[in-house]
Amino acid sequence: MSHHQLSTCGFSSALGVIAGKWKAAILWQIHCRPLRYGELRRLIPGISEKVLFEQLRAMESDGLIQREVFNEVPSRVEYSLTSAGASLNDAVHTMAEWGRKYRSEDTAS
Amino acid sequence: MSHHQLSTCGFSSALGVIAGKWKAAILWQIHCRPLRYGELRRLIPGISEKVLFEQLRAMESDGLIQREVFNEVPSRVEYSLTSAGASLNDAVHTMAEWGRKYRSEDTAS
DNA sequence: GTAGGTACTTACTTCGCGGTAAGCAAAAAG
DNA sequence: CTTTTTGCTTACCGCGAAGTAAGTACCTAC
Repeated sequence: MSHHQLSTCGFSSALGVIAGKWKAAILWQIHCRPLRYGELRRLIPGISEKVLFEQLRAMESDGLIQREVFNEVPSRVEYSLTSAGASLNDAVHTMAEWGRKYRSEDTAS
Repeated sequence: MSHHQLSTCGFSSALGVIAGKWKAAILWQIHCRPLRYGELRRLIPGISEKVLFEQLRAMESDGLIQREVFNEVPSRVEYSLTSAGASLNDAVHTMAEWGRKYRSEDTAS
């Protein structure tokens, strides 16, 4: 029973930081290269500024991404992945592969 | 841009069938051996009968688990994993490992 | 009869995530 | 001055997932 709970607990931890509607998309976009707030908005159609802002802050405090401010003329902010974030992106990929294998065929949503 | 969206889409499909608060726990319990409704209730403390019932039906219609009714004296129903469910359980495991590595240390929730 | 076990099933409420919309502050362009 | 761009930030609302509680049906044990 001991490692049964541990396993689901680890997954719950992972879910807690990635389960949002847009977090995986954000993680995926940033994994390619560091991105600015406005770039993310344009790369992820449909996300609102509020939600993007909220998720970025949540992911930052969860240690998935880094926020770096550059003192430049128009204010410039870049978001990049931490090692934890990059590692989570790989795990997300494993789940995504499952989705492609078992869902895209029988469920065309 | 094309395979960017595909990747998150596959993950969204996976999330759709596993993102519930209790589904991973149910999947994990069943992956050990076929379980009955009452066994699941006792193995997953805190889950309500309504939610267990709802999640089981959802996971069944999503093709993760099989429901088998035995015509016995006290009515007997067993839930077991399908191949898709077993495969998803593996993917969940990968995420759970991430959770253990990067979360259980720095965040003791 | 009552109590208990199996396996649901329904009604109602609550709470948080996400959506909509608007405001804010600084700088540059016109 | 107004407008636009960048990067947030806040207020408010709605819906759906989950929680609470109770009911149903069938059988067994006492």
